[in-house]
Amino acid sequence: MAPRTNTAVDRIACCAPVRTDVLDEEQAGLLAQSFAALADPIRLRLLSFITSSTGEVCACDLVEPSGRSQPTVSHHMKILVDAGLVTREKRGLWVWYRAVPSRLDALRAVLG
Amino acid sequence: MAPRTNTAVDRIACCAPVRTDVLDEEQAGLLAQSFAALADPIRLRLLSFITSSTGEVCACDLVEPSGRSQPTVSHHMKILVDAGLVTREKRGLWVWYRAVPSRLDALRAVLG
DNA sequence: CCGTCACATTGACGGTTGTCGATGTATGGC
DNA sequence: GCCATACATCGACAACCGTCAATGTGACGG
Repeated sequence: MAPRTNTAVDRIACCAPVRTDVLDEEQAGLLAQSFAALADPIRLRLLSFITSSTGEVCACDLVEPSGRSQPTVSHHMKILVDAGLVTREKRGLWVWYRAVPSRLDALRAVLG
Repeated sequence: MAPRTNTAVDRIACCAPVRTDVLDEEQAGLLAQSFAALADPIRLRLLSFITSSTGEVCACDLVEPSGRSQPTVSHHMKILVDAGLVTREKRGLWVWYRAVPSRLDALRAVLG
């Protein structure tokens, strides 16, 4: 039931499409997944916490300032890591996180 | 039950916080809402469709290439408008959308 | 008016997400 | 070996999200 197909007449009546090309579905899916990782206030704060540090941050210093439980923080960090925005490194008992600037750059590029 | 408070001893044992400051909860909430608007492949394609056009795009030209129903597209466009990423203007029977570069700039700024 | 067109809103549905308590896993000290 | 610590995973729950068919709204044109 497409109400309007793109006949020449219709286009004159309404719009001039001008489609220089657009994100394909695959790109859009990947990018959407990355943006979804940023679509939560807690994750934004966790990431900001890491990017505003010098280099790396220990997981043990993320729980208390985030105001969430340890499993919840672990869950959110996994989402950031899976999105490629952050790396995870275990050293001894502790886990250290680092931002991945190249991935943040990639997202910035899409917005401009 | 915070397992580790930030005593000096603990910090030596584990981490060196270095908290130059971080997003507050209010900022994080607003930004998260904006990123959430980008966290869907269809909305990314709709936005890309608008930004890659010259100026404005008619709603009637968004339904068919998105592959979704008219109500679904209307729903997604409302989310983009509510997030401030796009403006909506009704002229006669048709609705025209425009990107809001300043908002996109603001999001870019957070990522870098 | 009355019909038609472009778009918005509603209602309902299955699927996903954020959250926490409980439990599992791996590391290091004794 | 055994225990404590740091973090991950599981299970369950409510809340939210994307989707479409059906219906509503408001703007023309005759």
